[in-house]
Amino acid sequence: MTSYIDKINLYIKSLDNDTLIGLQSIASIKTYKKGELLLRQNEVCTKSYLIISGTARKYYLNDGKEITTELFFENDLAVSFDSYTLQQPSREFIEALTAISVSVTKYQTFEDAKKKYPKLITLDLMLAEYYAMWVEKRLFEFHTMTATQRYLHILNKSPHIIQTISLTIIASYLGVSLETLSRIRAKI
Amino acid sequence: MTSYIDKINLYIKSLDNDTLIGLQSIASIKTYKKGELLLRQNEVCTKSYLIISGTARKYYLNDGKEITTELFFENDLAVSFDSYTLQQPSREFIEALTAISVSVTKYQTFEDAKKKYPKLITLDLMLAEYYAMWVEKRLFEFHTMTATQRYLHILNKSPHIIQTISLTIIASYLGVSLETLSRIRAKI
DNA sequence: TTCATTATTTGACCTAAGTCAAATTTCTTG
DNA sequence: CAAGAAATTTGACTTAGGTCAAATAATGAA
Repeated sequence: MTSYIDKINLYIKSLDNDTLIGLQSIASIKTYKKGELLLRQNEVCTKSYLIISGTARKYYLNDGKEITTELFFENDLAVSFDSYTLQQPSREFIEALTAISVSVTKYQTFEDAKKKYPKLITLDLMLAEYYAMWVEKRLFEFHTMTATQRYLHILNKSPHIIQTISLTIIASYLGVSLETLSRIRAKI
Repeated sequence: MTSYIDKINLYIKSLDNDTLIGLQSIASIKTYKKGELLLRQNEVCTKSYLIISGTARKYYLNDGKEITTELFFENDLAVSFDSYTLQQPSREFIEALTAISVSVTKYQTFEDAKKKYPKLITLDLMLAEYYAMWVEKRLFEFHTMTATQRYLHILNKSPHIIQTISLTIIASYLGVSLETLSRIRAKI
């Protein structure tokens, strides 16, 4: 499934110049400071953010507790998927975890660009497919692995997460309490 | 989000005759008996199945136990998403829970049709978006609701599930043991 | 109908992970 | 550097839900 990213990148590279320039022309660079919110709960996610540098996360509040649903690193595309797709209020926040630089594209501008450059529809399709598979995998991992296994899995597959991100956030991303994560780490 | 199905149906209705006929011409009707498998683990999901009548489910085995990941009713599109998208072996099975009638379309034939009728790419995109949002919602429910809440939720939103499907399958769909589901029901 | 098979419920006990509270450790910032 | 704040760990206890086993109930084929 990781190789699907390669396929997407290949597809982007294969685009004609016209489409590529069209795609670039609708994006603009922005920076956010650590702690800044790119999207707030109840706001409509009207923009997508391609992370150029730094890290960010997506989270929501469940009776006062933050549940991190996704972590974003270089080259990741940060959006609240359903809010973006339906252009309806988001239940999620998007927050810069470090100072970040992003390439911002407005929803409506991208929709218009798809009409002008139909090859972008296929790109959009590939991105949606990738996200669907990613969420499916996450659900699968929650069903089949214990908290310890999920931690070890992340430690293996994405050591950069453990190194750069606070345990509070990692715990909420793993779906365990901070204390449980601490005990898992002590045990290993 | 349910309304997204309406949006998809509206889009289908808005298609030009040529595209519509193209779409129909690549599908064929098939029937399966109760208990028959439309897809087995380790097979590549090379077909999509639009349920015309009857019910089906998608599941995988986790150390000997069946975990139901999706239930299919009339008008649902049954595929193992990642296997279909990547054309790689599936970890999931698709099984007819009753006698069913389905409209079958081959992956490759649909891919070819997308080239000939580009509006089908947008349809494919909408279906992928819908599935991504559906999985996201499911993950969200697992994180924020107790087993009892999930049961009540299904009872509310999809009473037909409770009426037609065995508790063993419902339990595995809710992510609880059969015994726990039985106790939840006794309590209510 | 009846017997057997399958589905569901109930009981007793166990376990992973949560909660609340307090103790440490690690960062920050004046 | 020191003091306060934030992050992490540790302890004691609780709980939702799991497991294994046995008891009922429901279904279906002869």
